[in-house]
Amino acid sequence: MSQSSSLLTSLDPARLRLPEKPALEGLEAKWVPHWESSGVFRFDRTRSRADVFAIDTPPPTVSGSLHVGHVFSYTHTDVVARFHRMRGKEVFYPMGWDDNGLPTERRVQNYYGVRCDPSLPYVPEFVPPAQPPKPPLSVSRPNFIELCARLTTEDEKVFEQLWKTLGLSVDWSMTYATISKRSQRVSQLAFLHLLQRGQAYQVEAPTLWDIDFKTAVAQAELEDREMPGAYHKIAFSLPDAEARGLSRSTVEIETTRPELIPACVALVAHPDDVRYQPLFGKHVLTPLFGVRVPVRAHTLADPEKGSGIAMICTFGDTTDVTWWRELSLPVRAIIQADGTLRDITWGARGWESAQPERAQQYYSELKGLSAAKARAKIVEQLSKSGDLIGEPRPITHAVKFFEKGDRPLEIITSRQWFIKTIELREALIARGRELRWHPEYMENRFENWANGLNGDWCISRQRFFGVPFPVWYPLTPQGQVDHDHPIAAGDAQTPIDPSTDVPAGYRADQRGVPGGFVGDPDVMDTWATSSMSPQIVCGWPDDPDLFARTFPMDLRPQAHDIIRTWLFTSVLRAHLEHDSLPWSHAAISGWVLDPDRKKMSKSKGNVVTPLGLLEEHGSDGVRYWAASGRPGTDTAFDPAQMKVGRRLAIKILNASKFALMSAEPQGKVTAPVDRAMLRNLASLVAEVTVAFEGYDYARVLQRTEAFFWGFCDDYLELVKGRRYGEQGAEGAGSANAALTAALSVMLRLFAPFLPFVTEEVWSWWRDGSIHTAAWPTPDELLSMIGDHGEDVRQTDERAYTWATKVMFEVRKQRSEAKQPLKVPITGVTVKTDADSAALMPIVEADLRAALRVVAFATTVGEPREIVVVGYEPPPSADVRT
RNA sequence: GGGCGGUUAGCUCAGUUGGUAGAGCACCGGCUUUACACGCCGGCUGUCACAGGUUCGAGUCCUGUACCGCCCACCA
Repeated sequence: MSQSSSLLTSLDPARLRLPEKPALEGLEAKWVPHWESSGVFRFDRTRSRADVFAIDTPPPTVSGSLHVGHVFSYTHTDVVARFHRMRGKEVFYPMGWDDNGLPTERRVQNYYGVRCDPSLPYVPEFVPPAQPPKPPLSVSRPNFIELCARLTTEDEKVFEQLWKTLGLSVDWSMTYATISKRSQRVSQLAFLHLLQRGQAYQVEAPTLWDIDFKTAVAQAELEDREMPGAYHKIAFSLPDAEARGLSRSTVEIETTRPELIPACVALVAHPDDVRYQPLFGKHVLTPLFGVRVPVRAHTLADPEKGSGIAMICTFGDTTDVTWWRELSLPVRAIIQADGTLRDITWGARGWESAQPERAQQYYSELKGLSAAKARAKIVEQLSKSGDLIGEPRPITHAVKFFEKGDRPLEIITSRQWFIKTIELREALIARGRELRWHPEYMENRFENWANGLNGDWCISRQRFFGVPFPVWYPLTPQGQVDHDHPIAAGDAQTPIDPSTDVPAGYRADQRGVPGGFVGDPDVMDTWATSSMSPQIVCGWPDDPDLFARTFPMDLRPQAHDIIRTWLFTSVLRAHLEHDSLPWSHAAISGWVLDPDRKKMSKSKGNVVTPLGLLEEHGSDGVRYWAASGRPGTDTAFDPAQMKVGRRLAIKILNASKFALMSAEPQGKVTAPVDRAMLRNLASLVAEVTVAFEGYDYARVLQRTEAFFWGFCDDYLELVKGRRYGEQGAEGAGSANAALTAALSVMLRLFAPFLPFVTEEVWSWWRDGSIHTAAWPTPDELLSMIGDHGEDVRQTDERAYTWATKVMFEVRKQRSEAKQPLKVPITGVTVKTDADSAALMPIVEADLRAALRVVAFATTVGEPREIVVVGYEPPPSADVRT
């Protein structure tokens, strides 16, 4: 006998333990420790790759608290994990914490009242102040990193507790952190490989820059925000010599950033624009500063926009960078790393001016100001000088921000590390198509993003709490940093911190001295490490045995907002390092929306704490709500659905108690309605298994739930009397066997969604965890029914359907007659067609018991009707037809 | 400007190859029924966004439009 069929039949009365009054309360506290100690979710690493289902779980950012959106999407993954586990897969399901990066730095700064000052020496045994001091205390980089590690460890404990209470079937012995030594090693090693293969490079170039965090950021981390601004119409003058033969002496441009006039290097118009064609090759003088700049032609200039001719500055936006590069223009940068205007000596090389003293005078009022303040000042100056034409015209326009930043991005020239991405565009798009997306349409976002890439991936960040670049640079005898000859760490050396570790061939006392070395001061973009999460969890490269059993993984679950970051970069890294996809499937979760149909904000999400929800509705209730959200679909935050889920769980407790409580022995399934019910259940199993394989867990839950309520409302009522022995031992035996089998199957169908209540019920009558029991198959049900011909199957089915129809009609009439159920019905007359009438003998006894009908009188004829004759006592008048 | 998704009952949503519109919640009425009052039975509720088209037949397929949401691009 197979394992699965034994799941149906072995009901040992001596083993049975039914509670008096089953309840959901306390199930989380009971089962979480039990699962932990019994190791049901522990990964068995002796299983082969074909037997493993490996999940690349998103490591939540440890910089605050988990919110209801996390509960939502992590439940989806857990449901899928549990399905595959029950199907016999060894599920590889580690959890990670993303404690690396800016959010953690910010939280640590606020929590302890500290700031990182990399110039300070490490203080051993450092103890942070009890209260955050003002102004903040400066600490060394190693001390700062210690504080980050300390706080994230605390947060991670709280996170883990919540996940356990939610019932995630994670193997907690495999938890990782993105800032751990192992993650750093993987990250650095992968970087070194890129460097060795020439796929990572360093260059000094204009870079997207956040002036508050004072770091470079990547294209993927940008977002647009609508900001008020204004068009300023500004006149550039043509020197007399240049104006000769022209009908004009000035050129008017429009700009939203007049403070960048000192950084202007050219004007540009479309080559076909007849208005400006005469000017191409000529020069103009910038207002106030009198710098001679060329007028150039470029197809990116839009004749429709503004006056049709634009000022190119170094650098106002990414278009400026394009123009600057393609037109080979000089650099005249004025914005510093902190966003203020730097000091400039007008008249010096590169800053030649027709009137240097005048330029210096104007500029002296601008230097040191932020861009916004400088803008106000220069508008004043332009207005006075007469170079501003008319009033500024207010507009609202989209401005690029770092997604975590507070002020608009600037573009600043700096030395940064890049990973070559652009040249891989087509290969990556092919990878995106190779990946199985759930839902499929999410693939568009990947392709869309790949097609929109306009530069390689900048991975260096001028921050502290992150994975350092494993490189040093030689210092020349003159003490200059020689960036062109980086000294890479050896593979075996990783993880290293170049600020404390010493490169091969050097001594520690050569750090920072001429002829010595310095460490690369930067850390990697957090995505540069997160994109290696499959390699981190699968043991690359130190545990080749584990790696062979888990990689490429099966599933990446994640939300759609990080397709362009986490998903894209993970595909990129696996492509570069392993020439493969990192996983075969991507399951994309939607967001949780508040009742206003907006994305549930963190503030709102934190008002409703996940733990509070779990306590109020039970973990199963909350999971029910989450699992009803289809893949990729945004779902409303809806406590009413959690209540429904809770009710379902309670119903399962009570129905299970009923199904198991009979003292009658089980027999063979011989009653037609029993067979019909089991066949219907077998069809359900077939249907939902296919749905689950396609990641449509919401359908599985919905269809299973619908079947279960029908089972309770109709089938249980129909067989109640029979299973108590009213029709003899054979009928009772059939009902009991069918009830037990159906319960076993339904519990297993519900188990991925409602792990607590199903485990509880399972424990009443069975050994072992339901979560490692086999996923049901149609065959295990069909084989216990036995093989009957098509005619019998149809008769069974029609008998069951007919019985439910009669129940419905009689219940309706009883309800309309307002008769209590305890009052017996004296008789029911049934007039119907010959086929249905022939079914009455099969189901009549069950119906009499279920409906409390003394007798049915069945005739063949028209009109078809089912009529309650009367009730007793007291007898009442006939009720309508 | 390009792309993707959505629009079905008061609300949240199903509706698998085209075949008489569904569920839950809410609401109304009834019922203590030895699994469950955290329950049970019953009832009410629709121009399937709009306009065309294909078809014997369209919520479902095609074309277009409107609105909502998201992604990307543009940013002088």
